[in-house]
Amino acid sequence: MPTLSRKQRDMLEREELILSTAQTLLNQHGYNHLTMDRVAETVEYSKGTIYNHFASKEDLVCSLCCRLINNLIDVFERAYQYPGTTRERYSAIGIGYSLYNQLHPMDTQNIQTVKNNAVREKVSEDKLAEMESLEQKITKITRSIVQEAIDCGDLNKEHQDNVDTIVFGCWSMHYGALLLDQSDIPLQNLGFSPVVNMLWKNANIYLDGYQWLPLSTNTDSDKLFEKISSALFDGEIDLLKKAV
Amino acid sequence: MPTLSRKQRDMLEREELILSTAQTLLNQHGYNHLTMDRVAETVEYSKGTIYNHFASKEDLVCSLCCRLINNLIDVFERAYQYPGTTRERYSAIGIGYSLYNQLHPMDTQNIQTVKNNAVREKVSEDKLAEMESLEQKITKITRSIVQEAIDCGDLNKEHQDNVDTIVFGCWSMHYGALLLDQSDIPLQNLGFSPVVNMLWKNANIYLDGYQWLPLSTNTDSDKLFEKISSALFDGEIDLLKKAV
DNA sequence: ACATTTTTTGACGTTTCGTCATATTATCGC
DNA sequence: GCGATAATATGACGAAACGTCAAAAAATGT
Repeated sequence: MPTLSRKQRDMLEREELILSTAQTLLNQHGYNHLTMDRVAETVEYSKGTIYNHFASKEDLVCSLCCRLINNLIDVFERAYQYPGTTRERYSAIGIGYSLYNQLHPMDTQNIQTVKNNAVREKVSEDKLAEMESLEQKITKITRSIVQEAIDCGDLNKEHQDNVDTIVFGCWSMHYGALLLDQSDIPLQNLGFSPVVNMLWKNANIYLDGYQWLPLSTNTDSDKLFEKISSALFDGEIDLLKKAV
Repeated sequence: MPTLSRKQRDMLEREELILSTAQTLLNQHGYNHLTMDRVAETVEYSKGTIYNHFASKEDLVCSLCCRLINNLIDVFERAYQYPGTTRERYSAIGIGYSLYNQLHPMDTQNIQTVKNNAVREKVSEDKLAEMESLEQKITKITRSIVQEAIDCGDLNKEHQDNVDTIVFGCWSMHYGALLLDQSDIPLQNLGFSPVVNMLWKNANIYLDGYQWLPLSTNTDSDKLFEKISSALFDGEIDLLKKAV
């Protein structure tokens, strides 16, 4: 016996329909051309009904963002489960993030859009709280790998006070790199070679700096990238190859 | 004898008036409440005249962004001139960037806004080209310090192929960190301590990873932060203290 | 079968962008 | 100085999009 009435189930189903429709429109035409009228027309409900589900256009987009963060949480959890060293598992998170970003560039733009204050301003308190709690979930996964590294000696105990700093360091480096990659800035014109490779190299250098064992200088890091991505993200890699 | 006619000078003067007015309005009320009508009203010209100077609202905001990048170039050039080791000079850039960000948080939000594709879409080709050329100027400054480090032996010659990667690494780390700091994400709730400190620490670890001499492990890096910021950015520091 | 509550609808008011015909001002030859 | 012509400024206007709300439709209960 379901805990939700038929009505509530219908409601959820329609919410899902609206969300996936909005996602499609957003991916196809971008934020500017995503209009509530168009969403309403496409799902064949009136605008008023859409507004019964989402307080504003920004709220709708933020909801998409929450779905997206849930996808990322899946990726992060898979990386967490990887049967390797703590360093490999932490790296797996970065790889997963990079791959997800390449596979769903529009999702990353979407996040960027919602992080922007002009948009954020119009999102309801509830949605913001929902997103924050999802982000906390992600932080928790990454932090616990760092903690395990300290506990098992892969990372020196002296870094116990730096757990947050390490997590933040990797987060900001990845976030910044992939945002730059996504933001139409012609990085090649500025002289940069493909971003994911540089990011992988830099992330390794950074973790080497914290002396997180085993060091990338003692490892074939190109091979490790291959190994991790095929072990965890085979599906994603296939999709990527098809896209090219 | 001026190379510009009186008319052209008037034009430039008014453009400056529009820009500084728009900047004020933007800082006071945010992107959503910056309207072309309000700008026109405030500068006491008609909207049509504003549109003679800027092709769209986005173009206007992008122009503000260009002014802002010019400010950053000033900061970067001051750091470039710092009479210290290459490592110190490179660090000085990061410090200057952090300080500028703290002193002008709205400017950073502004950049973030313009980097967003939904906004970027509506900026004229010319303005985008202008911004790109300014960004190239910044890249050039940072890259040349890295190159000097290699030339003088502070950075091993084996990194000659990684100059871009190093520049990109620092850029993305700083960009990501300061964006996260600015984007209303409650970092404290997520467990993070103040951002600039973590960023300084992470940037040092990262550069240590590249074995850029002198290593931060052989230096009192807190003292170095003090030293550089008071030598180069005394004015900014004063303003910051006053703001608190 | 009818009354009442819930949900849906889309026309409407509002805001803001960007345009363009018209008005105003400046320039220039005489 | 003056009239003709070119350059510039103006703000009323049309269009697009958001979000609302009174009225219509559907669902529920008696």
